[in-house]
Amino acid sequence: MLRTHTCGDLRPSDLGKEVCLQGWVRFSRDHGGVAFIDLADRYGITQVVFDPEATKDVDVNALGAVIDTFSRESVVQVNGTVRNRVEGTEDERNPTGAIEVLIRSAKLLNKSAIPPLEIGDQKEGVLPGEDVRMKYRYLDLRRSEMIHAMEFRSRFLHLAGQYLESQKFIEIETPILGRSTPEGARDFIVPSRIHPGTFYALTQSPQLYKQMLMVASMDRYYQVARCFRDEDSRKDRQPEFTQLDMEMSFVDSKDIQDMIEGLVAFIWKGLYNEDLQIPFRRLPYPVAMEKYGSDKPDLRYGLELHTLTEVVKDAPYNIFQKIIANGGIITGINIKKDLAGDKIGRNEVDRYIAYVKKIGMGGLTWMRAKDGTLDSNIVKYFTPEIIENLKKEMEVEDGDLLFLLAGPRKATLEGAGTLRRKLAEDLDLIPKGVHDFFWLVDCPMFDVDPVTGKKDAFHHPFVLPDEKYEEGFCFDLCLDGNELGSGSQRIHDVEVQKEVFRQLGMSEEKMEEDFGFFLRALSYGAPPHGGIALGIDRFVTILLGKDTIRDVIAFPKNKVGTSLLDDSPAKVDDDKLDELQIMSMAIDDIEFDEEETEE
RNA sequence: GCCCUGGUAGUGUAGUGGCCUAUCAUGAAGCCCUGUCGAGGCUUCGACUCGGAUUCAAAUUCCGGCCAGGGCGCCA
Repeated sequence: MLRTHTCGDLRPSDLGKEVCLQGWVRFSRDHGGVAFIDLADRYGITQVVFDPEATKDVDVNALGAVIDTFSRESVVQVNGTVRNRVEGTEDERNPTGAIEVLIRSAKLLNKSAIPPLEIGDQKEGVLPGEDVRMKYRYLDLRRSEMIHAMEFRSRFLHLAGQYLESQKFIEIETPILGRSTPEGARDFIVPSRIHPGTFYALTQSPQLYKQMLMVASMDRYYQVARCFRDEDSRKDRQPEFTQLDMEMSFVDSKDIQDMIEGLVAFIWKGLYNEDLQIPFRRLPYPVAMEKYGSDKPDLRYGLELHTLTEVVKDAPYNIFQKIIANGGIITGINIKKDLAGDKIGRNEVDRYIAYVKKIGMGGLTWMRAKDGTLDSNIVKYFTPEIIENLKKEMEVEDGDLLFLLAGPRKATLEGAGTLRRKLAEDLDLIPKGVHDFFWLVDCPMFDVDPVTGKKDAFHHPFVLPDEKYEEGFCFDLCLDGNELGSGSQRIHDVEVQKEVFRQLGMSEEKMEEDFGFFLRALSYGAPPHGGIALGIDRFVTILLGKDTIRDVIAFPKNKVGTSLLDDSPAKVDDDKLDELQIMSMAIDDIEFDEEETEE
């Protein structure tokens, strides 16, 4: 290897060494006689200097001519001597900033085209738009911020593997080409050449495989698993994503949670050298909905919801009466005076009223606490007793601003949760650099459509239900208002599994067709088991304080599932389609035929 | 499928009907400069997403398309 050091290595202790560096030309500064180049690689930046006065023993004209070819972002090699910088010109921001390399010989390894973006650490707002960054992702990834994200992610996964191996987990790779299943997300479909007309599906998660690994006595399994779902993207959702997938035999929910807490604490220690507080809090699902209007609330700030249905139920206020009569609820948020509740003016209140209407709420009732009582257009419907109870329930003091929402239970709680989040953002209540884990527990087994009565699995259909098939033994790991992963005890009794399928409205035939292989597996001594999968992209995104999952994925897709880098998805040659016996019915492809027939 | 926001030199921007032959920065090309570090100085180059409409006049207003982002639906 020609390279003796990376661009982040050299220190004053290396003074006088003959070194060879290879890297990219980040910035160069030619002073006419002496010229400086910031040579960069993944590890750092080292200043290399062309100094003709100091290198009279070499052919400086020839050397200068080579250095003239060192355009921005070209890869070059320099050989030279480590020396101190001129006194007073050291750069303390850079770990290599006390030294420089005096160039004695240099070589252009490969010229760079003129880069479409600037790669040096960006000043605020100078970063190009995301489409440019994606098209030239390999250049975007040269930025130290992206390098750091990739290194951090790598360290995260390495620590996870290290811990799980120490706990007797074995890593097993499950198939990516699997069977399309009826429920859940839309599948990405892969045509089979050998069996025309049949298709694999890219696995949405290794769920069934890992459960069958438990049947296979593997006892403890993990995998850094790529998962695929053909649904629309969001800033925290990509068509392909990575889960740290785990499954354990002979465990209950607490065993799984303990394991994850140990894992996360180990990773934390490795990443930050800090002891993470475990165990995490448990928050029952009904409480989460009631107090925060979300199944993954951010617990780092207050603004809790207060259910006020009981308090105001006797007030002769038509809107509330009607809603309560229909089984609806009234819930409220107290924006305390010291959270700037008294600084939200009438105009801003109107903006919040418009906001809640935009998110599908009927409206927003508001009142201000003033002179020991409440001030609002609906207070006239409230008896002194109701006002007192309301103040007590919401812990009201003068200067507080109260927002009330009313309507059907679930929608109103969720709407209030959305409003809570919006208020926290607007009032800047979300602390930075602070993280808060908790377990969401006590989830229902099914979501029941209030109109049709049709059941959907709340979590997924393999969760072990209680005897009444009402609650499931499942739990979500949540962090700062995000769901990091879902875990559960699984069904190991084939009859229970069939009953869950039945309750979901699946016929015996469909059950056999889609899940026969799995039911058969359960029937051969499936052990009690359970597991969890953590969304790595989201986890790393949150820890790095990034805005989008795309910033921790090397080559992400955009909003509409295309890769701006390689322009996938793309058409394939007709002979490939012929071989698969597939014909495109896309409108563009059909129009071609119509033109022919018109002639 | 739907809603919202945006699209000006390679990149980031200014620009609210005529003052636009379009601002500034950065970049690129060339020249000057021996201690800079996102070096500096001088010169030059380079752009209104596309189509239609309104108007004497459109980067600017309106309609539609395309592209990008945020959200709803969807994501068991």
